[in-house]
Amino acid sequence: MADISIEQIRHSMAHIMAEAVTGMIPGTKVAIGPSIENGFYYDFDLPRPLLEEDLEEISSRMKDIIKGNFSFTKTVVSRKEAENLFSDEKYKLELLKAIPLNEDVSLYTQGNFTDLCRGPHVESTSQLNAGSFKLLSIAGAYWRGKETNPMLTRIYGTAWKNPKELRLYLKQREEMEKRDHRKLGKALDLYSTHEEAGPGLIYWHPKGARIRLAIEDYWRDVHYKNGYELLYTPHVGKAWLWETSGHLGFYNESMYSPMEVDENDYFIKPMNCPFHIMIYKTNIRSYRELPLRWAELGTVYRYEKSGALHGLLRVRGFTQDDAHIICTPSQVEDEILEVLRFSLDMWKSFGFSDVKAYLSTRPEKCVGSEEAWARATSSLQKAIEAEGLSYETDEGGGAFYGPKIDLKIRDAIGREWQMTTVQFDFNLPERFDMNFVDSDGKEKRPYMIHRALLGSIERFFGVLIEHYAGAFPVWLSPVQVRIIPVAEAFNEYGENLLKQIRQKGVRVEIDKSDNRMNAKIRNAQKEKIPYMLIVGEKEAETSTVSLRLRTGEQENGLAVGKFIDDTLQKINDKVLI
RNA sequence: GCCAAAGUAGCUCAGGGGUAGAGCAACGCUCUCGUAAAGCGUAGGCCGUGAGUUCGAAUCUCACCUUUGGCUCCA
Repeated sequence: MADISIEQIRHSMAHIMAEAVTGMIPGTKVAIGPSIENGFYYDFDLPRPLLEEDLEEISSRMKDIIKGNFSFTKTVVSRKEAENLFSDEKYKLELLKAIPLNEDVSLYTQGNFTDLCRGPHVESTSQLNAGSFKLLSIAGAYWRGKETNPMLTRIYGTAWKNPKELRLYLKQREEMEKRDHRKLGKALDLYSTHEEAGPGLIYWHPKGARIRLAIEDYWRDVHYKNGYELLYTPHVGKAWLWETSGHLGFYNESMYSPMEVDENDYFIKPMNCPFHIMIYKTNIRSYRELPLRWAELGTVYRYEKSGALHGLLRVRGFTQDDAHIICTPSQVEDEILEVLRFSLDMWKSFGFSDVKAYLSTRPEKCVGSEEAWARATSSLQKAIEAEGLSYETDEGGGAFYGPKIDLKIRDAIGREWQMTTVQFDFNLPERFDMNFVDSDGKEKRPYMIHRALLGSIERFFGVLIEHYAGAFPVWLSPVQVRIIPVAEAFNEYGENLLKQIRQKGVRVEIDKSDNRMNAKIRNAQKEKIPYMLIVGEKEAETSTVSLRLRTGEQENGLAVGKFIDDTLQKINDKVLI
């Protein structure tokens, strides 16, 4: 028996599900059903809506089919035969037409179900395990992924080699649910959204704001240290600005409707770049002042379809950690290298060290000379290679205005998130007629690079919550220290401590509730506060604290001064705890 | 925007054509406590919004809003 791949198992499961569904609901038309990461799906055109309860019956029918020991048989047929066979299946006919003429048309049959399919499959359902799959959800999906096509009903399932692997996967899903930033955001009182006040708009609560401030303070600090200047620009701009930039032409769908001021249309900004360019153009620029590196935590608003909104990860108003680098062509290579190095450095500080690059190159329709594209693309590639990053190239995947690098970071449970983007722009310098005077006295066009390292503060915050499961490193924790007097009598000593520690700039609180100490500890644990200071008679008498970490470790009889010094050191070193 | 499901107290959830339920949180009182929940009590809701069916709607129907899972799109 040949080795069975997990893809074969999943793909075969999809066929079995299709057999179950077509057997259960007459009149069902089948579309496509591939294996995917972790499982499979199949798209159906159903005569009636599918209910959650239906999944149970489909599931049990699938189990019966698997236990029936049916073999998967492949037959190669002529196009004519296939057309006759699928005369009732319009989606299959469409797929059939798409098969290149020099390729065989093959069918796979198991039990009562025959599908147009390239394969491969398992040899028999006996090679599958009825206990190693689970149907997960029902979803709508456009036929062939096109918005204008009819919507089909998709059933997602997960399938594995054996029940143990299935259990492991389901457990991992539970872990993901526990880390869900929307749950933790509420439980830890970090942020909220409000349907009455507008969906997709984020309200940062005091604790969320503490974290954001810690991120932003660090961000500003390292930007200055890396040779950037910081800008502040307006939130709205007149139509002229967006006409000139071209956004009203190619980005209109994502922009909010204009507001009228003194008979002029003003648009709320979906991007910061035109504003930075306005500043650039306040002066004649010499080659001597380039490169300019201008950064801004710029809040932008973009219209997102209602169904696309998702917690902090997909919102309608967000703050980009944006910057524009304006430089001469000869400076490009160094600049890109620096941006990449800077970015990796920043990711490391936040606890992400697994980073992968994606290079997108020149598409068919684009602006800018071929030479400029080549130069830009090669500088991107060189930078990736110099940093030793593994990367993939998306040929022709760049925007019309320039090539780009995107960085994806891997989180604590192995998921990839697209965050950093470094993009060339050959469009805006033209449109805004940006110039600099070169050493030969002639006016020349500068290169412009957009870059966002964290991407957006909101999305980054969401990823950060999930990465740390809410237990942030000390330097980011909204409350770094919670003082827990064992009884009311020691509140005063606790208050003294509070003042001393707060004085040093540490985020500290005292729990003066009439809870017992155990309950106070429990509450602090649930809030994932890194340091708990338990203080009672012993500590008050000796000017010490009993330190409890959220990991459960403890160190008793610690001198107050030493605790403060150690804590400051840990905050400074950005250690986890 | 599209397909499907959901919305009940601050939070997590039960109930379901005939006076609205629990736990936690909040508030009050008692206890003054040593490393993950002390005890008792009080208050809290137009059952997402609007219309309809009905003697009567949180419950049934429709529309809308929002959320969730997808599709499309993307920082």
